[in-house]
Order: sequence, then C-alpha cells, then structure tokens
Amino acid sequence: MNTKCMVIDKQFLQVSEQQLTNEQLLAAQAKALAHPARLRILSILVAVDKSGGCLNSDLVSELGLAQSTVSEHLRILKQAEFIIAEAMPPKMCYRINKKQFELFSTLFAELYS
Amino acid sequence: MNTKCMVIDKQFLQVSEQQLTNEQLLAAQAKALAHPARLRILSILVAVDKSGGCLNSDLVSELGLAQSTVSEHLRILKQAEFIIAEAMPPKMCYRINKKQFELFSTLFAELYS
DNA sequence: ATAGTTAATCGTTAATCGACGATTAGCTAT
DNA sequence: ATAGCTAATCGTCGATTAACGATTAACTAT
Repeated sequence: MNTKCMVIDKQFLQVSEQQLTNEQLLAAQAKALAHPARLRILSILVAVDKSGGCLNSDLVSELGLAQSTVSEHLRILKQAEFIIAEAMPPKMCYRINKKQFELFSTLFAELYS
Repeated sequence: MNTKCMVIDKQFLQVSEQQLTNEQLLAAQAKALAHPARLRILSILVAVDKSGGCLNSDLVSELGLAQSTVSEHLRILKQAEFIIAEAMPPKMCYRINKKQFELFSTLFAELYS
C-alpha cells in the first residue's frame, strides 16, 4: 500500500481536448442509462431483437408506466442513440443500436485503463 | 432488415429478480458516472494511481469548482464505490476502486449480450 | 371524408440535482 | 489549551428530472 498522496508531476494531469470531449459524451450517455426504467426498456429490446422482431409501446403494459412517460424514456434513449426508431404508422418500431453500446463500453474502458 | 415489430412470445420478457436488482445497481452506478466533473475526477485519480500516489482535494484547483462542490462529487463517487477514501488527517486520500469499474463493465455487458 | 389507432407533445407538479458560501468537525502541532 | 489545516456538512437557490393526464399530430382503413 502506497502511503504517498501527492501528485509529484502535474504534467500527468494534462488533458487533451479530445479527452474532455469524450468525457462529455460518456457523461451524457451514462445519464441516459441512469434510470431503471430505461435499462428495463433496453433489456427488453435486446431480448426481442434476438428473436428477430422489435416492439413498440407494448412497453407501456410491460413497464406499468403511463404512455407519455414511456415515450419520454424512449426519447431520451433515442437521443443518446442507444435505440433506433423506425416508423410503421401509426406504430413505432424500436430497436437497440448495438454500435452505441460498444462505443459506450469503449469510452468507459478508456477512462480507467 | 426484419419488418416484424411484434413480440411473438411474451415468455421472452420474463425477468428474474436478480436481473431487476442488477438493473437497479447499474442505474445507480450510471447515475454516479453521469456528470463530466465526476468523470474528470475519476480520470485524474486513474492517472495519479499509475504513478503510485493519490491525491486529495487539489482536485479543487484542478477542476475550478468550489471545495464543497468537489466534496459532494467525491461523496457520490465514494457512495457508488468507484473510489475509496483513506484518512490521512487532516487530509483525505482518494483512490480509484478498479474492482467497481470492472463490475460496472460486466453488468453493462450483460445487459446487451 | 371520417373514424380509429398510436405515439409525440404540452402543461403541471413534486422531487432531485448541482453549485455555492458559510459553518462545523476532526485532527496536529505548538 | 489553542491555533491552524482540511474536508464534511448545512442551508439556500435555481435548474433539471420524472411522472402524469390531456391534447395533438400523423397516418390507415373504411
């Protein structure tokens, strides 16, 4: 166990613009993930994605929340690009966007490695 | 591209208590990460961790935030167990807790795989 | 053209968050 | 015992979030 608790060289604390930008993005993504209902939605979309389909706001009955509330959660997830919406009027088909999951994982891993 | 947008079998949507618990935890962790200043703190702590030491609220000068504000961010990160506090009176030595980073990664990966 | 369906948007309310200055607590060293 | 640090806590304020019901928009099918 190291007992030192001082920064010897402040050079270590240099931050690039790129890093700050990444942190901003990562924070925004984490924020989108920071709600149990939204994780529940993602989990459901992952499950139905495997079975080939996707699903609209049957999420409402599945989550037991008001339609407008679910719609708002979907908006947030869509804005963070964790999900993709496809119109099938008058329905909406939501799918997960695995690419963004991978991006998040990558950015997070960069943070502490 | 699959045009189906319906769940055939609601069995797929069965959720275990364990999964719900994991989602609660993951959401709480994500919430702790969902702020640029806190990610900045973690990044700094990772950097100084490598060089053997750790650092107290020199974070204040590094972040340009009030002492009480930084203290609050540290409290949140500590509560989420992303960092560990060690008293060196009257100073406080903060370190990152890599274990928790790994746990978060794992829980997140489970979500979408 | 109208009726029906689905989801987005609006407006409201209560709760939570983020930031700050000021104060307090805890510990050391004199 | 007191003086001097550092960091936690308190109290406040404005901004943001989460939830809901009600309304609107967009599109189909009759």
